Amino acid sequence: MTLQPRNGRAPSVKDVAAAAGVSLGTVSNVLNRPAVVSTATRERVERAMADLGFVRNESARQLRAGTSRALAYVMLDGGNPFFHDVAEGIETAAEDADLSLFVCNSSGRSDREAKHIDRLVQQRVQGILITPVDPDASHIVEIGQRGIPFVMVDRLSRDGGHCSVAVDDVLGGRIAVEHLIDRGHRRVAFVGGPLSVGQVRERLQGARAVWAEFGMPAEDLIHLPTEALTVSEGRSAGERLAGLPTRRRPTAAFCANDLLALGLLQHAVTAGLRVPDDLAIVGFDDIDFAAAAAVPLTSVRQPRQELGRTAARLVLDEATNPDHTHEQATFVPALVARASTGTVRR
Amino acid sequence: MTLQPRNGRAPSVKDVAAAAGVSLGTVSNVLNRPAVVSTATRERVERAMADLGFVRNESARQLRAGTSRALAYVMLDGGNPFFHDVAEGIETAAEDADLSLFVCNSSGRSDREAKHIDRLVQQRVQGILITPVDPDASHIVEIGQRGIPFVMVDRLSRDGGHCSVAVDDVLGGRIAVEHLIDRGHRRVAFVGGPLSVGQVRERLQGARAVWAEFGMPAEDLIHLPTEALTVSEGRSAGERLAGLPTRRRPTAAFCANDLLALGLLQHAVTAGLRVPDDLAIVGFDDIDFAAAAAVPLTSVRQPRQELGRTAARLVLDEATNPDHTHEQATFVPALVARASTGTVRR
DNA sequence: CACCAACCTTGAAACATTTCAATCCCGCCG
DNA sequence: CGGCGGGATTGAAATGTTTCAAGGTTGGTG
Repeated sequence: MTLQPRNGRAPSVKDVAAAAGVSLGTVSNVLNRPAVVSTATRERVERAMADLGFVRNESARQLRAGTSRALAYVMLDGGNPFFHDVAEGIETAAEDADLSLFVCNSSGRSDREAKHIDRLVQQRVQGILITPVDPDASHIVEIGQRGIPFVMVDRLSRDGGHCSVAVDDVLGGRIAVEHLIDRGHRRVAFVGGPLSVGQVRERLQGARAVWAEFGMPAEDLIHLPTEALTVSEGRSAGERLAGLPTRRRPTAAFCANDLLALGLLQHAVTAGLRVPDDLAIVGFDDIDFAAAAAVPLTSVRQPRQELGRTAARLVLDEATNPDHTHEQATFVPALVARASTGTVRR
Repeated sequence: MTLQPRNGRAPSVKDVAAAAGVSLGTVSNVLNRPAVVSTATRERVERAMADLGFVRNESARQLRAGTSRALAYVMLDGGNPFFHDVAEGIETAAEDADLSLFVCNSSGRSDREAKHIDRLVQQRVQGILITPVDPDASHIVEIGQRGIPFVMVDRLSRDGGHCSVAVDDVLGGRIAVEHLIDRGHRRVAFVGGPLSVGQVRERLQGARAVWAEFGMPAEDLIHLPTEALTVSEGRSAGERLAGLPTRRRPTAAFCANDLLALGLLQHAVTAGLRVPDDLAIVGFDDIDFAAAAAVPLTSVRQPRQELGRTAARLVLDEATNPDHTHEQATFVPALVARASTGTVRR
């Protein structure tokens, strides 16, 4: 196929109509209701489109239609493979509905998030999925007020004012720490922060709850705060952990996510600690890199892709179903035991 | 700010004009040339916009303007953090130019890639950045023919028909293998595939070239092919490597990217091999997870963010500068030596 | 041969915004 | 007091697509 070199403007339906010797309406019919056009005409129009290199102008289509053919996902941290996997799940669902997916990354910055949302609203996307920096920020609340279909991902709605999809983070914290208690650990660190992040708060809450239920002294569950959920913060937590006096030093660490856990693992290995013998480690999310670590990481699995697919389903329901009611989809996290907590402590 | 509940349609400039008691044109002026409007009127209009919760309809703006305010990047593998870092770099440049960035992921599938491109052309994005599955595919070539500003990322143009940005992969292969030779290795595996991927081909080519230059027998540089550049393929390559007869077994492996290297590392550790003593490993890309591996990975660094920033600069130049000439920006890769190749072999 | 139905095609209106030439209004100068 | 200049505002046109009622053509039937 040889395309005409563009003399200036991209060809429009009007140009195609002229080239094929039919009216605008017919060209549009070929595009949108091919069955209604006679074969001969259709072929003539199609050839004209091919010759001219015609491409639908989506803005004009959208302007007329009043709505775009796109969903958007604003993720919290593009550097964390967890969110990529969620996005994958959303994308499969979007593909099935023949919608595009715009993926944005707030990098944990509220201002960037607001800017992205602004643009998305201007684009009139059909719905917005978001893992927010702060679910109560005004730019988040306004999405709902605007009547734009909207689902919160990896975070539950407090007031049911919108759909949300997440795993039970409290439960996740419970099973992680229960697993460590099972393995014989009696002094455990919780590595994670800042506590302004809801997920961190709830995972810690679950950890503390189960710790208390087993009758362990609260001071033996040590919180090592971090400033972010990153590998390098994990490493630095490792340093602080190594600096603790031996009597207080935990034999195991539960990290608020896998990136922290990987950082901690790296520090431990560098410092000559054996994992899991000297230090057992549990992560959260079960990203692929967790299983791929040199000492494969025990982690609390979230159904990442399914989280995404479900979120997309909900937002599409809100967009198309007049009887839509908001739904909080909660998934149950599962512990995936691997070598990093391998042995039972005597 | 209390938004009016949406009775149906989103408010348009017309509604704002009515509410503020001015004409359409004035509202538009407030939006686009605030200086030209008197303060009193401007404030009246701005209040009306706030009261109504008016948001510009980007489709209409774009239709009139003839062009969108967006760039797009179609990446090859969203699961590989390397591409995320490149996207970060592009995004910073896009932000500076006050453009949105659409990030798409072809997941290595040509059909998906074609579909994404199709949508992007329909959206009339200002430019397309792409790390293609196959640079010669027809849907890639057509982008240029259409006159859409277009830059190839992480892959050089053969014929100079468009801009491109990449590191010198042949050189990358050379320095990786030279490093291993330096460290005393005399039997080395190249892990990577498929060879249809240009990056793999060129890294292997560089490896072979330097191997020959050092006068090493060709059969001592063993190619272990993989079906993809993933962690699990790296693991499986590790199995095949372990299965080689001792006399032929390499003492070091150069992997076509870090994901393979991480997989190989994991297998090695599981199999009880010491890294680097029993097996030294070099990766490629220097993603953050390479440094974060339990045995930090020696890797060939690409300036990931800068690759992205440069690509964005080039595409913007093509979009705005009438005297634009295509440019092949080549960066020099650098070896980052870490523990995975730590010791000199006796 | 006339008429009808079925099937195709047409043309105009509508979508929300931007642009720009034209108009309006005001105060100031002669 | 008339005219002028200049800043502020207006209104109409234009962007490309879709929709839909209305019109046109064809072939077949009575």
